[in-house]
Amino acid sequence: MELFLEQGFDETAVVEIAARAGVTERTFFRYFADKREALFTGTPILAGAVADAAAEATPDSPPITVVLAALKTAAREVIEPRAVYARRRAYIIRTHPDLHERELLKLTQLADVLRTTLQARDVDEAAAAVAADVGIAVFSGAFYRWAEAAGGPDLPALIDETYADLRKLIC
Amino acid sequence: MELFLEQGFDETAVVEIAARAGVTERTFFRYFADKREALFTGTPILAGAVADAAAEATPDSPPITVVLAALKTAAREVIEPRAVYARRRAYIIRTHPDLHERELLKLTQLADVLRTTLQARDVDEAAAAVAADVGIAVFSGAFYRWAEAAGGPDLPALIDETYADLRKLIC
DNA sequence: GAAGTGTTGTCAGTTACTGCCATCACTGAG
DNA sequence: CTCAGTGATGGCAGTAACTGACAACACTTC
Repeated sequence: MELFLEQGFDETAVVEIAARAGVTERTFFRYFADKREALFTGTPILAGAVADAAAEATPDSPPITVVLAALKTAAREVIEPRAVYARRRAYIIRTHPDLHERELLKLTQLADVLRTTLQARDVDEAAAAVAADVGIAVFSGAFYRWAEAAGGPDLPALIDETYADLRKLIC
Repeated sequence: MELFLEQGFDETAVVEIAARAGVTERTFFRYFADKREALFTGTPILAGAVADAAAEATPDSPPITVVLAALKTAAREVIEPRAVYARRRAYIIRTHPDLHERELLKLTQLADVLRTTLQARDVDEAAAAVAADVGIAVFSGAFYRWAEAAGGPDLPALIDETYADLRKLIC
């Protein structure tokens, strides 16, 4: 992240990153599948938090409630505590199409985690898929607004707002 | 597409594609920004159809209606007529993470087109963003089901079904 | 017929990424 | 204490994606 912020993503070679970390290029690729992946080490942590929170939700709550609650919990526990880091990272990602692309993939993987968790809670497949997708759409919209405006509402609040917008639009 | 189907995406070098097209590798890269992009030449056509259909919708219809109608029109006009091609292409994309990634990017660009079109129709920014995102989520879910099951319902019908699922879940 | 314009080929170069093997620190069994 | 095994790293050679610069050529336009 230091190097990406200093000189941009394209302008920093993997050799440089490795050098600053005091290792070889070869070693870099043992830790990260590709150059972009270095910015996404936190994804499994977020996904884990989301899955845990969803699994522990009270039985029989509607799927969309489970999903949104899980995302808000994860936002509070893993994103907000690292707010500065998260915003810097979001800035880098937003300014480079390749990274944006990778983030989209990570978001769908997060949706997959949610879908699987819901199915384990006996939600039927179609409903689980829709709830997971809508949840992620709301989350990513909210996260975008949160990352833009430091000092504004916190992430869980923005998730609620975004979902309220959605309901207003559809119901 | 021929080569990708015959030997897989990773196993076909750009030189091979160029050779089969009777052209040089350098020329390939003058037409496509990268290797993956060769599978997405249709995107601007789809985006154009969606934008046109959305722009021509009757004034004052609710944004989500505009979005879904535009997507159904585009589906009928540009996807269904090339159903065989579309399903082959979807198969290739679905089986390779890098291509899946690129497709996600194209879908968000489609959402951007919709958002912009809605804003040009005086829909406010937040509503336009949510409507576009929901529309694309519904569309991509429906398209996935459509691509899987040849001989099933047509794409516009699946879009309606998927949206109905969503309403059932949220309202 | 000349000058301009657009497309292609050629070539050299960079960089992301991979496979293979050697080295070395660390650990646990004897 | 020693030695075999294990895991992390470095070194190296190789492939393939992508880029920039220039030359060649066809095609239009005046």
